[in-house]
Order: sequence, then structure tokens, then C-alpha cells
Amino acid sequence: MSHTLGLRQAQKQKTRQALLDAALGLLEDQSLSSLGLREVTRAVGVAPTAFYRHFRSTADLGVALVEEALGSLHPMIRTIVSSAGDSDQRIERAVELIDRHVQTHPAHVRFIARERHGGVQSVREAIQGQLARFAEEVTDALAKDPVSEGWDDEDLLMLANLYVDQMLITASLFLDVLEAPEEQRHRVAQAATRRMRLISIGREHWLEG
Amino acid sequence: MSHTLGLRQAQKQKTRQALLDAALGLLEDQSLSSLGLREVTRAVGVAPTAFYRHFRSTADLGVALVEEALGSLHPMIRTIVSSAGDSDQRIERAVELIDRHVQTHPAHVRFIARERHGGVQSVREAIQGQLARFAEEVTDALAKDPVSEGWDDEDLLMLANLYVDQMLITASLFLDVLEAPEEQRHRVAQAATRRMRLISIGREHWLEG
DNA sequence: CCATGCAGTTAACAACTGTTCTCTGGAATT
DNA sequence: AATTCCAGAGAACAGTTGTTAACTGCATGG
Repeated sequence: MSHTLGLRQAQKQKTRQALLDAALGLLEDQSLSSLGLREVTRAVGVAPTAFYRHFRSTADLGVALVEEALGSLHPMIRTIVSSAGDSDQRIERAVELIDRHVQTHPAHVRFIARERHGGVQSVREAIQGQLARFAEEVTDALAKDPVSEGWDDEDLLMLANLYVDQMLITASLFLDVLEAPEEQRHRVAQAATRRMRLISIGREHWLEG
Repeated sequence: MSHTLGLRQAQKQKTRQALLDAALGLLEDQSLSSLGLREVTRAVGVAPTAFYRHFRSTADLGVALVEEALGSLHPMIRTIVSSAGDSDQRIERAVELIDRHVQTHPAHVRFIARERHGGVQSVREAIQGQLARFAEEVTDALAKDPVSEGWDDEDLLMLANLYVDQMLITASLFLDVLEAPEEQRHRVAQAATRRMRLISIGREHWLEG
């Protein structure tokens, strides 16, 4: 599928990626709406005008970052929903997977958490679009689970959204304690596990009331 | 308790409030980290330097906005937790209260949702501090509820945090459909109600497993 | 009634921003 | 080998930013 692109295109994608990486770094302590294009090019060591060869604006760059950040999250979600074992085992594995992902992609997680409700409309929309796709995927997985027998579509989607939001909240909490001592990080993991467990219990008794 | 302050102080607080209001308006489509002090003073119709009579920086103004925004939320939380009736009735009333609050204070809700994970550290910390106080308050209310008999403190705090996060998510969802047709707004209310109900069911069966 | 305090003004500063136009060197195409 | 293409450089633009300093006028307290 992928052509072995010429030196030309290869170099272009290289600086494009450099711009994305530099931006992600700068966004550690500011929001996208205050990120300047000169700031980014300066960090890469390239002329300000070179920016336009890759992005129309910093908002445009932001949308590209959404693809990158949530693209890396997609396989994780697949792994979680297709996980085997009983409820508690699956929850523990999910929390651990989220923890790992935050440790390996902290900047991506921070970017999504920050810009999900951030000041740039196009980026907010891009994130919401991707999250809607995640929820859809989770819904499909839930529908195949025997626990969800008798559930109508609206309730399945409701639960899927609850899970997706919970995943993001958990990721954000792990991010807050990234540099904290192991003991505190463990407490966050335990609290997240309990949250998921309570939701899981609610799910099992949903059709009783 | 409150002195009838002189004309002097009265006028000062007036322009201070004007600065806060103008900032809140400007933050409708940008983040605090990109809000300039000149931008704010221009919107108020006052000299840029006047800003310093009230705030050290825009970050400082942001912290003041946190007090204002979450201060107005505090009484609402009290009303919700002290609400009487069975579980479903309380949930419906809570969702409706949140809906009302979003309609009457949309800018406040947007500000909190945006800056909770935003690019300004001092503001993030201020918000987290206030939310921790909310969770504490909810914990106390839960402890007095017969449904929570036998729960340990950690689980109570876990549930309280879950409720607080859920409240913010719900508020943010209402915000997204503020200008949407009634039908869509109703669907959001229903989904939020169901979420809360599922959590409530999980709560009732928590000690069984 | 006079002296002090202080909210807000005016002017100026160096530094920074996004965007346009023109140019260049080397890869890609023929 | 000659030609086209295009990622990136360079310079210049008008406009913006935060911050400093010295000021003015009016409410305040003696």
C-alpha cells in the first residue's frame, strides 16, 4: 500500500513530524489557542514561512495532532474490549493498560484532555468525532456480550459513552500523578478500578429495576 | 459583616467586576492561556495599565474567575445532596438542576470545563482544590445515607468523586446543546439521567460482591 | 479645608506576532 | 542533459503584546 516515497517527500514528512513533535512539547504548559506558529518553527530550527508548507494554521496542526494522539489510542481500546476473563480481571487489565499508555504517551494524553474542551473549535470537533467512533466500537463489543442481553440500543450507547469518559478521566488522573511516588500512583489505580467495578455492578443489575 | 464601602471602593469593585465579566466573555472562544490583558481592558473601555490595580496577571484573574464560577455552583450541590425522595426522583431533580444552572451560567460552566485541564497551572490547581471540597461535602452527605451503611471511607470518597465528575460531564454535555432544538436537549437529559441511574444501581449492590 | 491616597490615564519601550512576496538550491521528471 | 517543481530561506510589513514611568483628578481622613 505505501509507496517508498522519494527523498523529496521523505524529508518533507520528517520536518512535518518535527513540527508536530515540537508543538506537542510546547503544549505541555499552554493551550493550543495560545500556540504561535513562529514558536513552533523556532523550536524546530526552521524558517517561520516553512510552516505553511505543512499546515494552514496552528488550528490545522492541532487537528493533525488529534489524529496522531487518538490514533495511538485506538488499538488500546480494541485490546480492552476484546479482552477475555471475568469482569474483575478485565477491569484490572484495562486500568493497567491505561496506566501504561499514559506512561508511554503522556503528551498525547495531556493534549486530548486539554483540548477536548479547549478554545479551538475545529480541534474540539475532531476530538468529539473520534471519541464518537470509539463509543460506537465499544457499543458493538457490548452488544455481543451476554451480560447485555435484552438491552436496547440507547442504553448500550449510554454505557459505551460512560466507559469512554471513564477511560479519559482515568488517563487524566494517571497523568496528574505521573511523577508522584509509587504509593500515590497505586492509590489512583485502585480508585479507578473501584469506579469501573461499581459501573460494572450497575450494569449487571440494570434490567432488574 | 460587610461594611458599606465608600464610593471609592465601590467604583473599584465595579471595574474589577467589569474586567471579570469581559474576560469571561472573551473566553467563550479561546483559552485563558491566550487571553491578553490588553484584550480585556479594551473590552471594558479602560486603560491597559488599570488592569494592574486589580490583578497581577491574567492567570491571577483566572483564579478569581474560579472562585466566582465554582462559588455559584456550591449552593447547587448543597441542594442536590440534601434533596429528599427516592433514588429516581433525586436523580431527575439533580439533572434538571444542572440543566438550569447551565442555562443561567453558561460562561461559568464553559470556563470550568475548559480550564480544568487547561494550560494555566495556578488555575488548574484552584479548580482541583474547589472540586476536592465538593467531593468532601458529597462524601459527608453520602455517609449519612442509609444506603451507604457498611461502606469504608475510601469507597465513599470514590463514589463522591464519581458523582462530581459526572456532574461536570453532564454540565458540559448540556452546554454543547445549549442552542440546539428542544428534542436534542431532551435526549441529553435522558442519557444523563440513565447514567446516574446506572451508577445508583451499582451503589445499591456494591456490598454484595 | 487641606493633605494624603490611590484608581485610572497617557506615552513610550522593546519584543513579538501572522502573513506576503521574492528568491534559491536540489530533487524529480522528461 | 535540460527543464520543471517545490520545500525551505530571507526580508519586510503592520499590528499586537506586557511592562515601566510619570501624570492627573477626585474621594477620603485629619
